[in-house]
Amino acid sequence: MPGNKRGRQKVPIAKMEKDANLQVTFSKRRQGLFKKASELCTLCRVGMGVIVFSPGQKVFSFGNPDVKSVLDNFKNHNHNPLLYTQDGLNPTIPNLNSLLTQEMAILEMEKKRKKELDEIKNKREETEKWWEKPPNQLDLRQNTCLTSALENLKMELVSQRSQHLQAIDPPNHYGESYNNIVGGGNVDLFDQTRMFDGNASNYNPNSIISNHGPMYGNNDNTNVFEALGPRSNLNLPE
Amino acid sequence: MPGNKRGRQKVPIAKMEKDANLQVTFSKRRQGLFKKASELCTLCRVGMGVIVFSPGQKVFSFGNPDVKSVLDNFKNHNHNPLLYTQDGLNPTIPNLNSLLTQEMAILEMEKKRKKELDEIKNKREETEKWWEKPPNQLDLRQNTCLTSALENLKMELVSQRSQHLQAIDPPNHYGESYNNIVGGGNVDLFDQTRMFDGNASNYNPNSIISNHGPMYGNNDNTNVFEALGPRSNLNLPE
DNA sequence: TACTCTATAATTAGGAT
DNA sequence: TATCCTAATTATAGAGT
Repeated sequence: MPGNKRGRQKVPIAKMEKDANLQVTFSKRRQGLFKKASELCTLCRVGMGVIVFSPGQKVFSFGNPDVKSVLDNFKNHNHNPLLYTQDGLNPTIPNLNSLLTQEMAILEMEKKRKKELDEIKNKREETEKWWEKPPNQLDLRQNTCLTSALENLKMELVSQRSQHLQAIDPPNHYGESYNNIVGGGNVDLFDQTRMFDGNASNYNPNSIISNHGPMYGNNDNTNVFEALGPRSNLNLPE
Repeated sequence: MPGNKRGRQKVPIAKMEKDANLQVTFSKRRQGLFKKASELCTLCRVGMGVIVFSPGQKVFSFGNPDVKSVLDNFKNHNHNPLLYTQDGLNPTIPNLNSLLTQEMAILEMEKKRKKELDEIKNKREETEKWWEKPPNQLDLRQNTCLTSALENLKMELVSQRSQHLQAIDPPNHYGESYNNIVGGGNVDLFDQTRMFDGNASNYNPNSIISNHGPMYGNNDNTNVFEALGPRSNLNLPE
């Protein structure tokens, strides 16, 4: 045991010249690599596969959970030749057509994704709209605006009702019918499935339409709730 | 930049618990693994392939000369991929634990996916609810129900308005104010696969690639729209 | 070929940015 | 999220067994 203990020496990452050391180095580093791979699998619970051909053309492999399932998974994931060229060194354009198709597919998916995100964002924004608050949480201006909107809605409903009733009864039945309805005391009118349950994050604002058309417009597509949003042209008390 | 520089800490090789660091650790160690792989390739001139699935199910891979040829080679060498295991020499049954963990992860993701789809479905169903249609598309029964609901809502709003106005004016202003209002109202997924095709000597890490109370109740949480849904206990004309 | 030993090179956890 | 930074942990070259 000579006193010459040099310890680890720096080694240039280039092809090793001495074949004698090569085998040793390969063995050591292969072990190290597999250990690293194993640690990564354990720490992060990910699947992976490693395949190594030794200088002597033996095959060593590591797999979590096993090489086969990793390879199967890889095939499934690998729909996009754009990212995986044949030789990996000289990326070639496989086929312009399929390339474009793939790009389009990716774009399409990204659009979809963006749409989803926008919807989520809108959801959040809509939960903050004042007209969706309980009446006793509205200020005077908001109450006024909403009251007015509801009144207008009611007028349209009454008008529609009138048309319905005219079809089956003399016109003079209208008032009576209306009063019956209003006086009918249908107190608990609420459908629990579509409302706040106290947990704002569960609230689905899409159950309430919030596009705003002109209240008195003749647009047949006017949604019954379209008047409920704040109007910039309102002349209301502040 | 406190003097508190703890430096590297020892980390037990075990599943990281819901750690925000997991992603970081994965990224760092994945890079390290690929670098080691690259070095081994360079030093010993051997072919190898590494495929890693990230926690987010992305795919990262390294190949020398490229993944495809490694896989082809592997198939030729290996007519029964199942037999190649961790050390490539001693076929063992893949780790049951990690196998189960992966199955669980997949299950979890499928559950999530189902949830998302259900939400989308619900959204669609809700947009088809009749009370969101334009008034002229409602039938008599629906019109009646909605009219009643709106009337109730209006009453609550009026009540709230009354409280607002009492705070600033004599009570007799209520009617006037209300009339003014009514008259004045205008009123994917795409999995991004990354890959490092290794020209081993040139490893480049960047190349990888109300509750409801009754309508007139005093529940402070009553939402203004809570009365708009259909009720099964309504006694309305059919 | 695969160990051990040792000194040192290399990796990387945690923190800050 | 992806860096950079630091310090401590790990990996490993070289030599011997």
